Amino acid sequence: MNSNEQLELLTARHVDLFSADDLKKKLEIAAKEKRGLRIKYGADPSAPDIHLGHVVGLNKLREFQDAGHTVVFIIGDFTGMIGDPSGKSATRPALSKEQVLENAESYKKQIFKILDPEKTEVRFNSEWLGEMKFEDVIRLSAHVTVAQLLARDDFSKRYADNRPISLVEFLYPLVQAYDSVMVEADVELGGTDQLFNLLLGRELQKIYGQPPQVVMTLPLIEGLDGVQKMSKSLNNYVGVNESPKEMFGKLMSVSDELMWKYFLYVLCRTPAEIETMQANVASGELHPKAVKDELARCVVDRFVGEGEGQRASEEFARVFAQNQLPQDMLDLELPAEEIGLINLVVKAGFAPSNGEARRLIQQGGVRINDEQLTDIKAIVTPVAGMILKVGKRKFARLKV
RNA sequence: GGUGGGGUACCGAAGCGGUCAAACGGGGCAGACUGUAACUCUGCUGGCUCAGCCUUCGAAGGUUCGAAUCCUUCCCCCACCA
Repeated sequence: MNSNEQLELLTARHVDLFSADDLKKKLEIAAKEKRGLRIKYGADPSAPDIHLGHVVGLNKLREFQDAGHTVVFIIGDFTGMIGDPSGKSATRPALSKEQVLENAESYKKQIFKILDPEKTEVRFNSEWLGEMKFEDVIRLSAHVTVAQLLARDDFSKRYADNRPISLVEFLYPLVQAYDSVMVEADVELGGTDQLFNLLLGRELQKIYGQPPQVVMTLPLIEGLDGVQKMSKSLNNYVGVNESPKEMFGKLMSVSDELMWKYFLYVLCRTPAEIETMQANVASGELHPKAVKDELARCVVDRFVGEGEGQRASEEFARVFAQNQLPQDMLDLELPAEEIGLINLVVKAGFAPSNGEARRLIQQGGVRINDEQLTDIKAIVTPVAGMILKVGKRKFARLKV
């Protein structure tokens, strides 16, 4: 693959690129010197579940790897241990060393479902940040002005609204930029929300006498709700480590509109194929549900294993289309004595409190052997094989 | 250091002596409709031995027949001025 072809492949599906020229030059130099570029990608160690949102970036990294480049995957353990007091609803907790290491291990397992371990360098930023003296930090800060930092969208808004901005938050972009210096990144990838931080990396590298990294931003995909970006804290994600059943179910509940985006960025189909499908759906030839099923199968195949998608699809059809019982469900062992329905629902773990169980029953969400029970005072005599169903997707088989 | 504004349920936000387990919105859950879509509609959304009771409105005390609401002390947050 020559550098022009590479450029074309590598710059597909991005949002912003600073700049295409720089990238082209870097690719040419790399080709001439027969070495790969160093592609940096930073990860926050506080949420160790890789989900489809991350996959967008990981896929791009993989493309770089396939073109012969090296990925420098940075785990922000140093910053993770300090935490993030930011105004975001949930204050990011400071993690212990053990948690960080544990999360890092879990990260590795997941990212190598996509990345090539041979061409990946995993680094912890505590490696260099932990060494810094306060003096070094001050010297580093001297390179950036408050006005520069206030230029970041989210800061300027908050500043204008008189909402707090912690000094730590001010420092984080700088830290991230410094990481680029330390690993001598040629290219850094990130979500569109990272644009500012990534660009600061360029500035800082120049100051440190390095050629500035190329910055590429990738889209943030919406989570299952279709509105907010996919994230663990909003619990609207599809994780690559989830069970096929969950993965499949979550994907099937996504809106039709959103499914195309997932298709495109999870790389299940080429843009051309997607367009064809879209046209066929528009003309009524193709049912959107079939498309979604294909998407869900593809994702499960990719992250769980070949053939698993098909199995998940069949299982899904059995349970939800044909209204049959799932293959495997929770086995609930009970003594053979009468038990209140409320109690039963709680025992099965389908409601956190009796009050919640009561509500579920009153609202018609509870069935035994497919018979809706709405009497909160109902008493059940457990019989082996009896099926308790709560809501649409919670099943348990009783054992006595 | 000074001044002012705050801390209410998962989140945002009303309430400012009884009618407050606390309006409203978001989120979540359940139901109807469906393709477990989306949209829409309806209901629920502190706990319990549930027509009753118990514990909640930053914390601890106090006033009162009665407090999320008043007083005292304390803790925490924010802005502005310096």
